[in-house]
Amino acid sequence: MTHPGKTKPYRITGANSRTVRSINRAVIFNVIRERQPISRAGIARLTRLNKSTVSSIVSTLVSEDLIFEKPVQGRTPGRSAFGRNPIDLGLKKGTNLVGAISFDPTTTLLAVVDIDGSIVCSEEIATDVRPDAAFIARCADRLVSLLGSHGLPPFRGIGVSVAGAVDPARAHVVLSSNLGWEDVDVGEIIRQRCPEVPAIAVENDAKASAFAELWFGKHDIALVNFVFLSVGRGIGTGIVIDRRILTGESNLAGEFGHMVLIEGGIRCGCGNDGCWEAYASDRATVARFVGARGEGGDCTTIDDVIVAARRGDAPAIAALEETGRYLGMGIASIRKAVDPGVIIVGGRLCAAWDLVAPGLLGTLRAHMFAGARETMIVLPTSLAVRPSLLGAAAIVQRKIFGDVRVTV
Amino acid sequence: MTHPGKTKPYRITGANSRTVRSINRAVIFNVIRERQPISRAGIARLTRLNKSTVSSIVSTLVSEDLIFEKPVQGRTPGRSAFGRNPIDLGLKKGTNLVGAISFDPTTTLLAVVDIDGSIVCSEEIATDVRPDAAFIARCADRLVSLLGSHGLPPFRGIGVSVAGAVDPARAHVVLSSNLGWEDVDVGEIIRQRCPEVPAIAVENDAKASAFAELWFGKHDIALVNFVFLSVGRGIGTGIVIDRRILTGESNLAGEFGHMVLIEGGIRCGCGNDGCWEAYASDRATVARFVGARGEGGDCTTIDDVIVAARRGDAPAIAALEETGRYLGMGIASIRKAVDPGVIIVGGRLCAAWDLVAPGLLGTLRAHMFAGARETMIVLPTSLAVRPSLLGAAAIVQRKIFGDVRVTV
DNA sequence: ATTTAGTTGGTTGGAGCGACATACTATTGT
DNA sequence: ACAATAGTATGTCGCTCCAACCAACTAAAT
Repeated sequence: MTHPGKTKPYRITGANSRTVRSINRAVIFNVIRERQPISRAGIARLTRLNKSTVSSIVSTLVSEDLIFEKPVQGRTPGRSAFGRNPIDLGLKKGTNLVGAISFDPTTTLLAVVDIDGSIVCSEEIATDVRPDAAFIARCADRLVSLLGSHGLPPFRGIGVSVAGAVDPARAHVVLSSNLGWEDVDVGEIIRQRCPEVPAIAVENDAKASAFAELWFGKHDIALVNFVFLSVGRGIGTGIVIDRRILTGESNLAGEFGHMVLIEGGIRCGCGNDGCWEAYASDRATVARFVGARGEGGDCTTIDDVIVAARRGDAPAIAALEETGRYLGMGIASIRKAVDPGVIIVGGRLCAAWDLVAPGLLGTLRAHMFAGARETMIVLPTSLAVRPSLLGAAAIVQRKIFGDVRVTV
Repeated sequence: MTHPGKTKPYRITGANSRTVRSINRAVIFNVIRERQPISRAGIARLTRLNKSTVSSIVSTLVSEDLIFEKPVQGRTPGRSAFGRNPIDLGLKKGTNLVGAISFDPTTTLLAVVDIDGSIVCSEEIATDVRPDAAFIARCADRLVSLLGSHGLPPFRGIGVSVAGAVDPARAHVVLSSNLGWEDVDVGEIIRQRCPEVPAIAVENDAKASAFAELWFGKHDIALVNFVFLSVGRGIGTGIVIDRRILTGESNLAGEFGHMVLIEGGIRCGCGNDGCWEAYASDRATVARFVGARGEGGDCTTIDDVIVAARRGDAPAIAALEETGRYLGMGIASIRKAVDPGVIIVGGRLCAAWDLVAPGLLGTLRAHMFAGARETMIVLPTSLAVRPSLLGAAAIVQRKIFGDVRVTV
């Protein structure tokens, strides 16, 4: 593990005028996504790009059917009383659909997703991963038939999210202990099933969710450096730095769930002891609830615990509060590690945010530096559906609509 | 801590032809730094930039006295036997000097550093931070007089590194518990003392060290994603992602030293319990050694422990081995967090690397994922002098010779 | 020794692209 | 009429890229 071995080859790339174009195109597209409706003039003000540059790029985006124009009629409060009315720009819906698949040990979600992250139609099927290739192919088929039954235009791409280690470059699931997958060529299976779909992307669920939050989330704060914390059967995190997902050298960045929280603690499914997710995942919460309550009852999911807590069941409330405290402990470590401005928590647990948050924030505060000026905002997800489903859509959209990578 | 509060304002910036030039300039300058001597043709092959582009940028670098040309005379093994001889390019020494200051609780190092990271001359003074401003000013004066006494050209800039929370944008030390500083305007003090120096940069010691390793380190592997682990009185880490330092939202990324290693464990100087640095810092090692050996002896520094270990003293060896194991535990968390390709360890402890490494690597292996494909390389620093001193030089060089920042 | 071919390094001039500044038209309200 | 704002058209500038060219060197043939 020490001397021998190599790091990933480092591809040095210079920039040229096409680089500039793709950067500015991405900047403008992002601004439209986040601030729509917005006029050309508004974009120019915001980005400090020249009006003519904005016009030029906007016209290509319009010709590519990515955005639409809508002249403003009346006067809106924010604007001056004088002058020509702007032409508002917004994402053009209906013509650029992607398919999204979110695999999960119990239910797999399929959806047709529009360019703004809105769900056109969706389907939920019970996960049945034996054999894996057949199930993946079946999901692809259902997705395509979903298009047909609603009379929709063909997919621009299909995105997939899975809990576990994923290699996005190869659209390949390296290891998903949740699903029992090892070295499954998800991308290839879908490509064979849907040869007419031009783009396929696969990503880890938490990383994809983080990206969905960045693109489709509704927040009144700017998301630039943040961490998406996905609490479910396990705990996954997606780290976003300067609006880019942190992949790490082996695509394993953000495996905070298997960070040791308590040395020599509870045995985790990964084989080690004391992992964070052995204390704060939904399974841990359920186990704590069942343990405290003694046997009896048929509580098996986090939803059951939340329902019980809402009924006023003391052990259920205690279990959730305890989970909050464990979450706070782990989040404290995340803050020390990457100092994000925001932590966004996703998962069914968010339905009991009022019960979880106090313990979480209290523990977090207790783990602050003594004279700390740290500020960090902790929020539940703003996404209405399962974040990893929207994440699957977002990562393939990024692939289609222009990803920019600049190496210095 | 939840809803109220704001994240840092996000400055959207487009790109233009100057952006392209600065990117390519940085790419070429980096290639020369890392691969010197190298010819124009070699750079073009490596970067895939056009020969004429390379020529153009190289000529500006030459005219700015940053690099020099030296025609190759004989035939070198690697090259073909035919063809015109190349003109080798390399960093031009002697004309672009920077001053570097590395503050430390016991000894502060001052140095005149050349463009390639070589130390022209240096001085070591006992740290005496009461009052802080006077000491900083004295350091600046000594640095300048160092120039004069050696008949050297004026500084292009002065860089400073300090353990603690630093705001590089304001060249401001927010909090350094080691030195007992709080809100010290280091940059301003030096600027007033040396008004003729055009650039001043201040950075956290571990982050600066990481940067020094990136620019001046000699490794046979490519450093792109790595973490510099600075073990001293405390533990600091500098995270580098895609060759950029990860600063975090409040410049506090990489505070792994205050990550909780053992819940409810040893009290740390930061006020919390069980921090990693309470177990693996030099102070912790010394304390463990003194505790195991009983009183008597005057061991107060890590050097004493290492000397004792070299004499064959069993408690000293045990203390160092134990430190290695604790280091491994923390490094395991770093890997889970950001998945770096390489971890580089700096500090006096490296002198006992043979004693520390086995426990470190063993613990690290024990904390791997079960079916893991993770590869991570752990190495002691390749820098001959205190990394944070070279880091101070590197960060101000980055400021002078062109930092590129592209926001998408 | 001289010539010629072959190979590689580096430079030059022009084409093309893209952002930018400026001047222009269009549209609105007073 | 005038002021203010939105959007477009045109010319300039900076940069990379391409292709041709010059420069320097080796090897082999004459």
